[in-house]
Amino acid sequence: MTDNKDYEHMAGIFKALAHSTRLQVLVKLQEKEHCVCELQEIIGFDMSTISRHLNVLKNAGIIESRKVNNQVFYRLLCPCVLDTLECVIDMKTSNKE
Amino acid sequence: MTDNKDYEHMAGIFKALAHSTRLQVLVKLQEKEHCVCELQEIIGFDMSTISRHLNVLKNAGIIESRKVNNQVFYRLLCPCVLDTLECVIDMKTSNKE
DNA sequence: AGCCTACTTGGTTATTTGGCCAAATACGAT
DNA sequence: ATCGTATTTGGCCAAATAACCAAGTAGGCT
Repeated sequence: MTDNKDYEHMAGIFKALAHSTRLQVLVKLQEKEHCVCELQEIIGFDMSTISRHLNVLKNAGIIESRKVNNQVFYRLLCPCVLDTLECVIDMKTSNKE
Repeated sequence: MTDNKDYEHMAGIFKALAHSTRLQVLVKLQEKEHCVCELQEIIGFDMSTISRHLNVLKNAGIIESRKVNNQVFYRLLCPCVLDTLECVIDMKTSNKE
């Protein structure tokens, strides 16, 4: 819990969470797995952009992908991420503006 | 839970958490409040750097400051941030490498 | 007033991030 | 083999981040 490498690792996960588009993706994936083009339609940036965001989440170990024909479906690995979101929301309502 | 502004706000908080030095600061503040120079000694960057990190955490609503003479003490506002850390650590041990 | 300590802020620089478009890749169907 | 759809990757660019040093501010103390 105190090695500098641990801090780097934890920071890396928070970094992955630190973008509104990626949070939107995670909320979507909470419901069920989605392929890239579905997420792209919902969220609306270029597909390459969505793909890169998904890759960031995957590298952080937060989501996983499986290929079905020529589509790639992503699913949430750790529901705990969403508890984190709850925590953040509580933080907001209890302490701010 | 779905307004784009909400996502931005949540992402902002994660952004504040997304740096190893700031995580180190938070762990220190968990124990008790600290002034800038104490944190600087423990962590070891330039004091101006530490001060800026503290400001990021403060702007995100995660910590608070109070002035005592010519020192500024920072303290943790939301212990829930540390639950978040726990969550991240669990994520690490259960799903990765 | 002048000095010291604690802290913050301005300026500079190097690196990272996130967007787009275009090109490459993967795979099924014709 | 070629075509079409889905996805990833490379290149480019603008903006944000994080570090440093130096200069500014704030509050005792002599």
